[in-house]
Amino acid sequence: MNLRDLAVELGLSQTTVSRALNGYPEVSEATRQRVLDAARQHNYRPNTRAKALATGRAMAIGHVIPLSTRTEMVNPVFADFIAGASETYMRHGYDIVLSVIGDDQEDRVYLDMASKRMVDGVIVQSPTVDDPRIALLRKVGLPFVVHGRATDLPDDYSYVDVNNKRAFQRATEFLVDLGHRRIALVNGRERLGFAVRRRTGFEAGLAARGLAPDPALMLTDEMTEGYGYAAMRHLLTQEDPPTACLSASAIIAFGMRRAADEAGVRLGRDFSLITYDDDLSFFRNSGDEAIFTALRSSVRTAGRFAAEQLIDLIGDPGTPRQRLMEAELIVGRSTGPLRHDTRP
Amino acid sequence: MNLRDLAVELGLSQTTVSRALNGYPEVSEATRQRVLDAARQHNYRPNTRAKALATGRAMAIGHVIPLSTRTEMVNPVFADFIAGASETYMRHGYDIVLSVIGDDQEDRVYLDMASKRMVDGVIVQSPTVDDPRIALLRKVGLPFVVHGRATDLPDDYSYVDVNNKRAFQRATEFLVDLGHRRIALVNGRERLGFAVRRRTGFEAGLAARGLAPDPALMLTDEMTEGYGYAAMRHLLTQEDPPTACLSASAIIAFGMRRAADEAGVRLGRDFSLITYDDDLSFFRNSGDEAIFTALRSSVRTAGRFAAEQLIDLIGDPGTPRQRLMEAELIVGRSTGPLRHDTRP
DNA sequence: AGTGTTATCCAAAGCGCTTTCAATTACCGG
DNA sequence: CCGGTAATTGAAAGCGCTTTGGATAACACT
Repeated sequence: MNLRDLAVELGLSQTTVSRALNGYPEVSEATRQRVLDAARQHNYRPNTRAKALATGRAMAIGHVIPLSTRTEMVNPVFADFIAGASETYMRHGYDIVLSVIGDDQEDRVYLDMASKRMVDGVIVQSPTVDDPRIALLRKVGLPFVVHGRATDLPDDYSYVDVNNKRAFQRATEFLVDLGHRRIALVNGRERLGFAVRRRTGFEAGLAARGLAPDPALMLTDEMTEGYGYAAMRHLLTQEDPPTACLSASAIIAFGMRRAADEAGVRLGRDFSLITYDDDLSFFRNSGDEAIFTALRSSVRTAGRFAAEQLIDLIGDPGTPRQRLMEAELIVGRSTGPLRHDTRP
Repeated sequence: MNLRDLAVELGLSQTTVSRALNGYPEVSEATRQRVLDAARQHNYRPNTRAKALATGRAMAIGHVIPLSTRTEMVNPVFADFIAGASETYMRHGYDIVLSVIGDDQEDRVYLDMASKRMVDGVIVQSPTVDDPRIALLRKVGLPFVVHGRATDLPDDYSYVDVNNKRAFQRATEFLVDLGHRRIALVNGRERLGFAVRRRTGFEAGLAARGLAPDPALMLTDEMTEGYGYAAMRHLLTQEDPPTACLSASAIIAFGMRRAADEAGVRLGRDFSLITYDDDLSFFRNSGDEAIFTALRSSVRTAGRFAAEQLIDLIGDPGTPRQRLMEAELIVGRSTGPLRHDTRP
């Protein structure tokens, strides 16, 4: 059933039917009702492709989710981020076009999306410190919102980000105030903007309390459970091991906890751990008391904001839309004051 | 830059340019080269929408990822599944259209996709025991491949599934053979096909060894870390607690391990745990020796198979394509023989 | 020279929709 | 009862591509 069939069936022109369906004013209420009823009855939906071609708007947003070329891993935050964005898209009638692509070929995908005219805008995930996609997208004139920020580029594009620097600075100061002096950072890969900002915040927090960072306590890698495990083992076996640590994701923290358990180190008593927590749905850090003391910021909410900003931007591509979210510091069971007695 | 511009620039007709680009034979090699060069030089890509409209093929596959209405959770396996499928799509020039939708409205989305003609086929995720989508999709004539299977419907549709029954039966027998008699099952929600099959396998395993299932040891809920934790606590505090358990996902198993650690119960010694393991990239159950004894089957591979079958099916919608994968039983550190002495 | 054949190219229709421009009808005040 | 305005509807062009059904030129063969 297409528009013409429907028009014939109703004894009307395609023009009128189209107008009735799209809520244009120049059609009488009586006919509109008639059209609407017939459309519902026949379960008619306009052909997306034809509509897109005629209007010049694809009513679709592109999401590119990068696949780590090294570890073949897809970061689970994307699922929650898209779930958040999706609510907004749905309300506005947008679809999502997804590409999963090695993180070394993303540029190509964005160029493709732009020249194939298949989306009205895109979300850029996990920007690197000097992400080339930003300049690229601007050049081809495709509206975009970045989830996160680059660090070495001027902030004159649209983004949704968490104030990572502030969050990690606060958490670091919190640990120092508990008496800890040797504090480690188990970070994500530092070619990514957010990881750099977290390290900067960490260092700023130490500096604010008159401490200097120890490079031996600053680790960086892909954020997997296995990495957390390895990192914790590595930290615990140093000659002068840290007594506290900041982790860049709950998944890392879980790995660290596993290593701690194995070593007989109890979190919150023998070792303090604060983790960044994206509030992933299948991995809630909550309960009567949070498992981990954490910097929490919902990646799902970020998805919603990004989607809203992008749709806004598509409607009026003027000034960039920017939003910085603050992470909450949730005190849970994985932190405590420095103990001066020996380990059990 | 569109086809006409390109044609004008080359002094050729759109027809010829189109043919040259699409590899039709009735164009001379000389002109084809000329066209190809010009296209590359201008970074020309055919407009997807126009092409889709003209050919009647959208060159896109629909994936619907269900959002649990109860817990607002999106199962992280979807990310890996899509990553797997994506490789295949990419090779064949297909895009992915994604919908994230409450699991009570999925029917509507599929109907929409069908009538809006925006995809050439769809993947059906997480089928319930008598999933209505199967009949629906067949009715509207949209090619589909199911990831998993229903249980109460005839198996006459295309699917990719793991032999869940066999896997859980084997694992159960493995535990019994280690001496365990009271074995628990921490399952997913049993309105889902795979969960029912897993329970069936579990019961079959017990029966094969002359044991009867104890309903008090069979739990079912959404597969989150928190559920695993709660389930383990619940099991350990029973008057006659189980000595072993089967878990339906690695994420559940992690929650169970947390509860075990807290209770001073050591996995592999005091309590044996076998988990189903989707081999998620950010959560590898491996290392020198796997953390968990596990039934492993890569969800990513399943994604690849499903994509291949769907593309095949679109090309020739004849007999259903079906594929049953076997899960490996990997012996790791979370299982051991029943100990008859008291707990430490 | 006339007739097929083959290789190469093109004009135009059509995919299903929106939208411009024009036509028709109804209505109103003078 | 008429000119003018508003309300309602339609015909047709166009979005960017594919594809059908020729057209033209080149060539070989009788």
